[in-house]
Amino acid sequence: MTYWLLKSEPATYGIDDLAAAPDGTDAWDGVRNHQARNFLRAMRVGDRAFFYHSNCRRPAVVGIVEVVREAYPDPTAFDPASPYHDPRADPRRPRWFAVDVRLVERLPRPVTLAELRAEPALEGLLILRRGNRLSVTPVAPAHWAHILAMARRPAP
DNA sequence: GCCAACGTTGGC
DNA sequence: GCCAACGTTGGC
Repeated sequence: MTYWLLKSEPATYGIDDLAAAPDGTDAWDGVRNHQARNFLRAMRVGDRAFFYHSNCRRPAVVGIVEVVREAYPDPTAFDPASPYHDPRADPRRPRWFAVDVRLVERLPRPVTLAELRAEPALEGLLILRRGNRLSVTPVAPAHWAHILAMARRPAP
């Protein structure tokens, strides 16, 4: 079992959108970076991931999702109407993949990026690395537990 | 294969 | 809006 962190811009697709989907389940698609794609393909049913809001007023970890379907060819890559359409995508040799995730819970409170940065215990968390832009990253079990503990404490 | 130009991401 | 950090593109 591996823990992950999934990044999304709330203006495009936020935790409210996932909550509004049937069964709180939806495709995590549109990933167009090879390294992130490789992480997506390593996700297994039952793995859990933090839902992280990026590129917004208060970037923060806001919830927990569970992988309910492992990687399959990303349909948006083949859809000319999709903003994620890849003209070079070949259905016989898929390059891009999606997984399905289900919303497990919202955190008791959002844990902001500023808080994460202030925690020495989170040294090495990939999202905190300078210049990191990957939308899918693994999270060490100790980091996972630490962030959960932060979410249960009052906001600083 | 090199690398400059350009586009995107995303925090601030 | 600014800008650093990357990724991609395309000429050579």
